Amino acid sequence: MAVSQKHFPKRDAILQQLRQSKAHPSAETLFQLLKPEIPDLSMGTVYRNLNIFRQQGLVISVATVNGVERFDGNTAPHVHFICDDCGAVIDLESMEIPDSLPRAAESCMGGQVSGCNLSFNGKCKNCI
Amino acid sequence: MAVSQKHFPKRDAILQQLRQSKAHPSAETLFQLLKPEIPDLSMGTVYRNLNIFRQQGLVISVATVNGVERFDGNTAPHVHFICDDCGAVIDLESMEIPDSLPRAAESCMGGQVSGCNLSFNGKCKNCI
DNA sequence: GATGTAAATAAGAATCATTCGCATCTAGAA
DNA sequence: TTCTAGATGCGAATGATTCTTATTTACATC
Repeated sequence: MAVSQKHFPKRDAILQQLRQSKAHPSAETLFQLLKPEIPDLSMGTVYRNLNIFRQQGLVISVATVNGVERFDGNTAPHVHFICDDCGAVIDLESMEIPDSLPRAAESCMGGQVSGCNLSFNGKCKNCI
Repeated sequence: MAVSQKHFPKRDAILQQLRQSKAHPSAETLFQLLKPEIPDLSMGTVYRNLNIFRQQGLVISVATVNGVERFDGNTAPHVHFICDDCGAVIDLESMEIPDSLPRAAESCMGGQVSGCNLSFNGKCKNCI
């Protein structure tokens, strides 16, 4: 029940929209997607709640593409491809991140590793 | 000769400073580092030349930390650690990125992979 | 049902990084 | 010398994100 309560309808809608989306939307994109459903939604609410989600570990920041931060509701470590042309952020679902990597990193730099980000960039199928 | 010519003294200084630095500086940090040496340097020149370097593949953008882009003069693929507390960006020099990864990614999404970014985040030694 | 409190929100102002526009300067070619 | 292309400084413009403030909402207590 921690995630969804009746009386944060906007907060819940933002998280739900983010989880539904495969496109790793920006704050602005989320806002546009939700606007029809929630006409009185404001950008401040989107940003504020994204920061809350990030803090709670419900959401990760995947990348910032052309100066715009992109979010992902799938917090399991997974691999991304970012198209330099069109800015698409795509999951590479069939690629795995070996569990050994974070542990190796930790022993390498002597701190606490809490997250791992593996991404490729180049041109996507549509932009070649 | 492509890289260093006598008469782009500021451009050359920016690239040299970036290559010397292990700290993955931001545009602002580069500006501050170079200011004593080049009192009439301007931020516009730093940004302009960083974009030129990036276009020429002389420099990569490692990450954006707290909304600020961080650069690296080492364009060979290598692994980074980003401290969530202090924002430090650290090379994990002893970790390797297997050559197989970019090729696997390419065959996975059917585009052209030109770059690869593997980074970890968490707390660095000093911030634990 | 009335009231208090704490958190959520909308709206817009403010901030900060980055880019742009333009006038000036400089190196080298003609 | 004169001309041209490109580099630069400066300040304004832009755009993403955060902050401020007044308002609203949900719930607890009376």
